[in-house]
Amino acid sequence: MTMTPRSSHSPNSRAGGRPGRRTGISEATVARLPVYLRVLTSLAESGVSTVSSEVLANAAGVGPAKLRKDLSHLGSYGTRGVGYDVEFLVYQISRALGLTQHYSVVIVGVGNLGQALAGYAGFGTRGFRVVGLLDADRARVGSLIAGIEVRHSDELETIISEHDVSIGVIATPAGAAQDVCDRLVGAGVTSVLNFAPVVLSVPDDVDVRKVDLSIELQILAFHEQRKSLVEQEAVG
Amino acid sequence: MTMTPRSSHSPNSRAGGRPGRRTGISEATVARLPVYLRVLTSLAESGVSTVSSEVLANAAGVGPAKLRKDLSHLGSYGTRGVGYDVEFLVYQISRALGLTQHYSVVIVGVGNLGQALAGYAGFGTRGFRVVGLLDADRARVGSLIAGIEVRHSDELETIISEHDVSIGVIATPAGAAQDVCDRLVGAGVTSVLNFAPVVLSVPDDVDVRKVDLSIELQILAFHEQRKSLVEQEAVG
DNA sequence: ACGCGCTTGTGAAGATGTGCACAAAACGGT
DNA sequence: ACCGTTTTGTGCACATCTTCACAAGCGCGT
Repeated sequence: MTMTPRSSHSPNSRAGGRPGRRTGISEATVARLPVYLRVLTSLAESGVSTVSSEVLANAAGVGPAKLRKDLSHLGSYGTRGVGYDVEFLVYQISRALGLTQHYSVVIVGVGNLGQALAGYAGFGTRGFRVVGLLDADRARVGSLIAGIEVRHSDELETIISEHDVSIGVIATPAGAAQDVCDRLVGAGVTSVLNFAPVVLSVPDDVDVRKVDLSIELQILAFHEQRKSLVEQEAVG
Repeated sequence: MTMTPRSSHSPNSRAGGRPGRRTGISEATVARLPVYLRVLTSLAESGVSTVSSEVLANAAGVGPAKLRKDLSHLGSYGTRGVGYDVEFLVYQISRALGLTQHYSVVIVGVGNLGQALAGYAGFGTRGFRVVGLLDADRARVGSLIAGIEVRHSDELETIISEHDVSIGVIATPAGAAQDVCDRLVGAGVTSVLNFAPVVLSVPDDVDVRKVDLSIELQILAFHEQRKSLVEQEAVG
C-alpha cells in the first residue's frame, strides 16, 4: 500500500503538541470553564455579586476543590474568607477562553439541525457572529433564517475570505462532510465543529470538535444495560 | 441555610460509584466504542471482512495501541497476524454497548432541534425507537414529524409508562429543562440526554449526558486564541 | 514440519486528571 | 490591635488514561 503508515493519530491535536504548556490551562479545565461562565452570568443577572467556591461548584455540578483548582489556573482572583467577585470572574474567564475577541462563523448545511444552530442563542452572543449560512440545495438558497440569508455552497470560499472566518460548523449529511471540511480548511478555517457522523481528517494545525447524537445515545445505552445487569444480580 | 452542604458532586455518577469495576470497561473506552462501531459497519458495507488495528485505528482517528487496548477489554476477539473479523467485532461491540436490547426514547421539545433529532437517522436504527414527541405548545400538537405525531407534554407520564421508556431527550428551552427532567425521572426514566444549556440535577441512579453547542464553540475559541498567540510570538 | 513475518494482547512507564486536607490570608467583631 | 471564622489556593496522594515496547500466537510458504 502507498499510504503513509503513520498518518495522524493525535486526538484533539493542534500545532504545538502537548496541551496547555504555554497557557498552563489543561484541556479538562478548558472544557469546564464555559460551564462556570454560564452559571456566573446567570448569577450576575440575579444580582449576586460574590460567590463561594462551594456555591458555584454546586451550581456547576462539580466538586468545590476541582472548581478552585480550575480557577487557580487563570490566576489568583478570589478573596480568601470571602469568595469570588462574580463580574470580575466573568471577565477573567471570558478573557482566558478568548471570548474578548470576536469570531466569525459559517454554518454549512441548513437542514433542521443547521436551522436550529442558526437560531441558537449561544451563537449570536459571546463573541461569535454567524456571517454565513450555506447549503448545496438551491431550493433553500435565498430564504431567510434567523435574519440571515442562505447562500449557495459555491460561495463558501468567497464568504470565508471576505469575513475572515476562522470557525466552520458542519451540519451536512455524512456524505458531504469531508468535502465541505476540506473546502473550509482550504479557505483558511482553523477550527471545525462537526455534527455529521463521520471522522474528519484534517491537518495538524486545525482543531476539530465532534458532536454526535447517536454516540451519546449509545453511551447511555451502555449504562442502561449495566443498571439492568446490576438489578438482575441483586435479585438473584 | 437548610440545604445539605454535600449535595451531589460526582461527575457522571451512577449508583455504584467507581466506573467500570463490574464490566471492566472504562468510561473513556465506552465513549470510543460507538466510533469503532460506526467505522466497522461502514467497512462491512464496503465488503471488507477483516481489519488490522492500524487501519481501523486510522479510520477512527485514534492510535492503534489505544484501539487494541480498548478492544481487549471486551475479550480476545481478533487473530494475531491477521486482524479482526469485521462482522464479529460489530456484534461484540454492539453487545458490549447493550445495543442488542431495544430502548424506547421520548423527545421533549419539538423546536428546530427537536425536529432535527426526531429525523436523525441514528435514532431509528441500532436499538433505539422514538415512541414519543412532546411539546408544551398546543399549536404544534397533532402535527407529524418523521412519521410521529406530536403529543402534548401533559401526556409525558402516560407515554413513558405505556412504552416503558428508559431514555429521555430534552430539547426544550433552558427554562423548562429542569422541570421536564424532574417529570421524566419521576415517571421512571433513568437516562437523560440534555441539549438545554443548563446543569440538571438528578438522583444518583440517573445518568445525564449533556450536549452543549455553545460550550463546544467556546472551547474552539480558546484554541483559536492560543493559535493566534503562538503566531504573534513567532513573529516577535 | 518448520521457520519467518505479521499482528494481537498486555505489562509497565509516563502523563493527565481528581480529591483531600491544611496552611495562608482576609474580614468582622470586640 | 487582636482573635476567631471563613474561604481560598495548593502540595500531595491517588485514580484514570495513554503510549510504548515486546512477547505470544497465528498463518503461509517452502
